Amino acid sequence: MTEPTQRLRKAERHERILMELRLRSHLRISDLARDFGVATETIRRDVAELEAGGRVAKAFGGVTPVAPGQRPDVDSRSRDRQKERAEIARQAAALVQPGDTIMLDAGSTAQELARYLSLGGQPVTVLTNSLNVAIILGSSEAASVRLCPGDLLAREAAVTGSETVEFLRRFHVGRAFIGASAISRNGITEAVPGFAAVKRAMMGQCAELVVMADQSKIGRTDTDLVTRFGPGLTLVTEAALPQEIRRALDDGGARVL
Amino acid sequence: MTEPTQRLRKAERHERILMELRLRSHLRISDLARDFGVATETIRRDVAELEAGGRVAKAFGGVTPVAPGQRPDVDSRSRDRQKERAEIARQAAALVQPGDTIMLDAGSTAQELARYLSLGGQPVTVLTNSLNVAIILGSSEAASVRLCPGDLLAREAAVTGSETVEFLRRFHVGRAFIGASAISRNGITEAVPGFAAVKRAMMGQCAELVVMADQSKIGRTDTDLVTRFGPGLTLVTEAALPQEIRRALDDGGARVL
DNA sequence: AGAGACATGTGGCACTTTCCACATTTTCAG
DNA sequence: CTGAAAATGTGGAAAGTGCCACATGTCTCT
Repeated sequence: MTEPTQRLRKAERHERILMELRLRSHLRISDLARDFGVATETIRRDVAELEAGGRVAKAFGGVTPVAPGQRPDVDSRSRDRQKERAEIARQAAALVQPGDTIMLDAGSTAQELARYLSLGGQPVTVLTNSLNVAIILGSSEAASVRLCPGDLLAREAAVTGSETVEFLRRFHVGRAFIGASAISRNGITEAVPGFAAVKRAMMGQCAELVVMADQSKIGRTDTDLVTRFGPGLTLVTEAALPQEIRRALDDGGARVL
Repeated sequence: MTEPTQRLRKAERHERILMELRLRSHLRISDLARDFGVATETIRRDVAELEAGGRVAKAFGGVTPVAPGQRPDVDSRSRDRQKERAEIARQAAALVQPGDTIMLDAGSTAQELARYLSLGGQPVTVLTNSLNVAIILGSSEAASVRLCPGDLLAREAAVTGSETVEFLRRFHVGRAFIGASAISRNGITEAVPGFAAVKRAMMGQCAELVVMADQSKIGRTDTDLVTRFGPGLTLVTEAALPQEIRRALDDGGARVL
């Protein structure tokens, strides 16, 4: 066994660091070393590993989260994607009118949109199942956030399950914004168990479903089908679409930005 | 006019720092100085002012956003309290049996309890209205978390409102653990608007209400009454209680740890 | 039990940051 | 225009941090 045999100590420290980071946004290496009763070099090495995995960011003298409430996409490409996501989120944000009530699901693109709305001081009411979206929008004075109930999916910092779906059904909004984990000519599909049901629930309670997807999501298919293309669906993307997907969208009466 | 006439430069820097912090979670003072074309001392002073206003937190070499749900306890005693809270949380955690389902409200002591349960790998199901508690317990494999719906109170990183209360009423648990913001002979009172209702709701749905309070909460009274002392109430505290509160507890049939 | 891989501690040096006192510049009221 | 207050810059000592090489410790597999 090369890897599965975990040294408890180390993994435990890593977990704790990540955990504390959710609450404190900056941990000092010297403090961590004191708390854990280890040398600063050890913590420094921990941080270096976590950083290599894209899970935290180093700061002089300490550690901080990659970005306030941002998912670690792990691989280095996430940086390029960051720009694309930002652009998509910018376009999606333009669809939001002051005073609107919207639904927003979980995912990095949704968080990016939340960030735009928050920075823009947009007065909106947001229904979401994402803790990160909630926290991001919470920093805006103008936004009010209503959080869905449900079972916590820690990896995604979001809630899912029947409670979430049932809750969403009690509302109706003009637009729902969701991220997609995969888009093919068959429609929108989702990889995270439970998310498809939430996305479908949001779709069912809005006049227009805005799907945000960057290039990396296009042409792929995941396990759970969210929806096929149809009227009332708007796809926001930054990339040119392959012929067959483009046609599938047109045939279904969907809109593309 | 002594104050209203702001030097643009300064206010502008402050704004930009706050703005950037929403995206980056850590800004280095030396970088900011270079970007703004000012001396590091100037930025240092900016940061000091922002920190005094509770708008950011200093880090060695930089600035980070203040974590949501973190009261501006500001004064140095909060660190000592940390130890007391940990001790209280440890005692409260001892009440939790493997497999239990509990309710847990929002607040620093509740977070501390969550941390204990998480680190202990305790297999529990937790119902909570606190995002931080959810996130902390989310890092534990053994715990499962059910989050309440409701309106987000960003400062506390928690949800409140009728939706939260209504949701809680659908469950029943053996023990509910809540923090108290003030305890006097009149009972438990709460300062944060909306929290009292949530605490009451939790109280109504459990066999035993466990109230956690450190010394600083004792002898104070806040605006909203949560409950008077009665049977089925257990107070966990690290400090000796004043005579009159002690008697009020005994008279009501409450237990003290 | 022993070799070896991995984790952690130690010490030193270069570099960065902090803090403070004081000089200098900018701004504003009268 | 001028003086005072506020804002900013400067310089240097003390402290904190990063990084490197190497020593020590710890666990695993054979």
